[in-house]
Formats: sequence, C-alpha cells, structure tokens
Amino acid sequence: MNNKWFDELEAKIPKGKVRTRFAPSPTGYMHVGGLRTALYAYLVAKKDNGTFILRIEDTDMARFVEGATEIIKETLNDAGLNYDEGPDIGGPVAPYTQSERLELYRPYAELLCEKGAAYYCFCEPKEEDDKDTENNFEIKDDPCRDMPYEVSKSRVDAGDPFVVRMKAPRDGETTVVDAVFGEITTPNKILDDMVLLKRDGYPTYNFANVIDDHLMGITHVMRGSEYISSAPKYNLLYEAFGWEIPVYITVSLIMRDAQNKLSKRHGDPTYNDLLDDGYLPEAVLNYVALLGWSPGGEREILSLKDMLEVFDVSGISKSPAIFDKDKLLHFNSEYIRAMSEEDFAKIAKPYICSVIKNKNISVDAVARILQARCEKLSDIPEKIDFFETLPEYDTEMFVHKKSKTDKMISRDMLISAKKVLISLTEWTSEAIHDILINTALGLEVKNATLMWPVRIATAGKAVTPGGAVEICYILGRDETLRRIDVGIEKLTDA
RNA sequence: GGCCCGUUGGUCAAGCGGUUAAGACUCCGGCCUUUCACGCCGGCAACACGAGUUCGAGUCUCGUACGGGUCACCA
Repeated sequence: MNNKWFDELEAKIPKGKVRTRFAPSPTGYMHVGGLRTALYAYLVAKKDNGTFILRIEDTDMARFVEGATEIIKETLNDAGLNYDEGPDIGGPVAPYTQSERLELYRPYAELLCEKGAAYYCFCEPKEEDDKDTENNFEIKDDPCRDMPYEVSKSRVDAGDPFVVRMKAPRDGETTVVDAVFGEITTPNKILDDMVLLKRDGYPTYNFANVIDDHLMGITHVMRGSEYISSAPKYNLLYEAFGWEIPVYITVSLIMRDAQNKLSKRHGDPTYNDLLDDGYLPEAVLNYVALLGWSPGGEREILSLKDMLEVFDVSGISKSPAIFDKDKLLHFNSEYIRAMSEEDFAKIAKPYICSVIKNKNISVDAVARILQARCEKLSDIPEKIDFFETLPEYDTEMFVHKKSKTDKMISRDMLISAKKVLISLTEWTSEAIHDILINTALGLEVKNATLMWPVRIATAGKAVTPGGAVEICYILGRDETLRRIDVGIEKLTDA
C-alpha cells in the first residue's frame, strides 16, 4: 500500500466534534448492559451536540446470527437512541459494518509489521483443550516474535498461513487514562502479543476496534470494564500508529448477584425479553441508566431528554451494580401511571383483547381501571379474565369482616341490588354508583356491606381491578344481573 | 496464580475532612376507600475490618478480608 491510500482514509476523518459509537456484535439480542453502554455513548455525544454512530462488529464469522443487526437497530430505535451514522443510513466514514471494511485492516497490520510494532506469526493455533489447562497463565514469548521482518514477509508472500501479532514491549510501562477509573499503570512485560489479524484474514475485535475508532474519528470510547485490562494494549497500538488516543469511559458490569454478571446463558432477561414481558422501553432505559450512574440529586424518573440535561461522566460509578427486577418493576409502574389514558389504552389493548373477546365489553373502560393497578403489561390478562367468563368461586368469599357481611347478609344485599339495578334507566357508572349508595343508605348498612357482595357476585374473585360499580358498568346490565342471580342461587344453596 | 478494579442499609445509591450519613426500591405500620391497588403519612435497616495521617475520617494513606475483571486466531 502506498502512503496515498492511508492519506485518503485519514482525510475523511471528521474532526472537531464529539463522536461516540455504539459497537455491538450481532448476537441476536440486546444485553441490558449493552443498552446502557449505548445510552451513555449517546448521551456523551448528544450532550455536546456531537455525533452518535452505530457500528456493527461482526468479525467473528463463527458467531454470525441472521437478522441480529435488525434487532440492534430496532432496539436503538424504540429506545430513542437515534444514531446519526450507521450501516443503514451511511455517513462520511462508511461502511459501518466491519465485515464490509475487511480490506482496511490488513494494510494497517502490515504497516505495523514494517514498523516493527507487530510481526507475522506462523505458529499453529492453540488447541481448545490446552487453553484452560489449570494454572497455565504464564505468558511466554512467541517463537516468531524475533523472526527478521524480511524472512517473515517472504513467507507471507509465499502463501504461508499467518496471523499478525502486536509486539508488546518487554520493558517500561503504559499508563491508561480513563474518565471513570482514573490513571492505571501497567508494566508492559505482562502484556501479551495479542493477535491483530486472524488466520482467516479477519481482524480481531481488539484490532478492528482501534482502527475503526480512529478512522471514524471517535473521540470518546465507552465500553464495559471487561476491557480495561486490554486498554494498555490499545494505547500501544495508537502510539505505534502515532494516533491520538480517545477518551476512555469505562463502565462497570451489571450483575445478577454479587458474584455473577447478568447473562443470557444463565437465564437473565435481555432487553428484548423485558419488552416481551410487558416492560416499557422508557422505563427500562431509565432504570438501566441509574445502574452505575447517578445524577446526584433525588430525582430518579428521567426521560431521555432529562438525562441529556443532567448526564455527566463524573456520576458514573466504578463498582458493579446488581440488576434489581423489583426496582425496574417500580419504574415501569411509574411510567404506566404517568401515561395519558389514551396512550395507556393503546398499549394495553392487545393484552386486554387477548382474554376479552366479548364485544360488549369496552376495552377503554377496562383500560381505565387497569392503569393504576398494573405494574407491567403482562399482568393484565390474569387481572381481567373474569370479565369474559365468571369463574367458579367459593361462597366463603362473600364473608368479609370489615364490610360486615356473611352469607345471609350477602344474599339479602344481592336481592336488594338486583331490584334496584333492574329498574335503572341509564347504565352509567354515576347512575349505578348513586343508586347503590342510596340503597345502602336506605337499608341502613354501610356502603361496603352492599358493595362487597355485589363485587364478589359480579367478579367471582376476591381481588379485582375496580370496585363493584366499575365492574357492573363494564359488564353491562344483562350480564350483571345474570351474575347476581348466580350469586343469589349459590348463596341459597349454601 | 499474576496483574487490574471495587467495597455506604437486602438492592440502587448521595456524600468528595466537621451532616441527626440524603433519596429510591423492597419490607412493616397507619390514613383514604365499594375489594386490591394508587395516593398520602410514618417506621425498620448501612459507612467490610485493622492500622496510620489529622484537632477531627464514610471521605486521605497503607495493610487484611471479601467480591469482581482479565490472562482466546470471542467480542
């Protein structure tokens, strides 16, 4: 490659603005941690009016998953993390998918070999088995490390299979500066000669990442703390090229418990699983933002826009955070309650319709009584299935101390309720409410004494969304009266 | 095992040398009420341990313990 080729690439690099990237590998789903990294990257860029980029890191042919890129794009989309440059929309430093950038990496690897900062290695790949053998942690110099450049180059030219490895210095030390972790100094001698270019010609993550971050003009690099021990090697690479080192922003891991990180393999939910389970994207995003980052004040409910205002790298924590589903659930219910009635009805509808087929039942009315009582959308069906069909129930449910009811009283109450409801001219919540309250008054019993049996008879359940009035209203007159009759009958038998 | 990082209630966390050590989730009371919720009010509960620096340490230093990360031709 001649210098012009490199120069042209360099010339394309946008400068002067903050540029961050989310660089997932397409595994078929989105990790909760990945979403958080994407969010932070987005915030760092957008806070400064910068550019947020999506880059797909698909350099592992063995792990390719069909459709995975689409999942990533959709996720970013419905989380509101809109990227300015990416695989589908292009940009000044396209392409944004590493498998489409393959011809870029080898010349850079060769350049490093020429400079003596890397070398060709012809050793056979290590066997899977002796990789993990016991305490074999020693790093030993690669036999090809000291092969003269000309010799190795001619072998490469002759077609020998090879990998390119970085030539880490054996002395001195490297200091990494991280916006979260501060300065970390590592003796170079413990750094291994990591592979840059694989035998199949693909770059490794470590290499492609550095090349692309540079070529794409990335100014701030966020990644999980699992990469922090590789950071000195990245610095060495940047230095070998004479490139400016970006600002590292390392975020700690999200854990399932004190000793295990969140992982799909162990059955922990991915972002997509959470959505399927009835969580709202905004709620998940909000919750995840607060795992490992704090805005400092007492405010916890933050929209993406709010976060843009208050986000600061100094609020990122170094210690790992345990993912707490209870708290996520709380955020979710907060978001549900904050929605407008119409919006809630819209998202609840599919869940409502999954159990309620009866056309006489108003989906909107059901949604209204549900909104304050559901923490996630997926709890909806079991809460309202009684509207569709009256479940079998035990008459013991009519007995309620606080409402001062027993079976006898309940039967009387149902008979009274039936009498007034049957003659009700308009079937509205207000009308039902007023006539029942008046009836209780006339009977000289407390409201609950009348309401409790009516609710039990019409729902067949001890716990229901909404009270007697709402249930009667939603059920409609005919069904309400029918269910009251069923109740009276059951109580008569008992 | 080497190297690196971390440690405030069960969980998320504020705190950046002087506080009665915030707040949120969970849990437990109470109020409201036609059930359950929602809402409101209240409560339980923490600086891992040991030295040192300092008039004074959750805050600084060192050590110990515990936990995590990493040591792939995976990312």
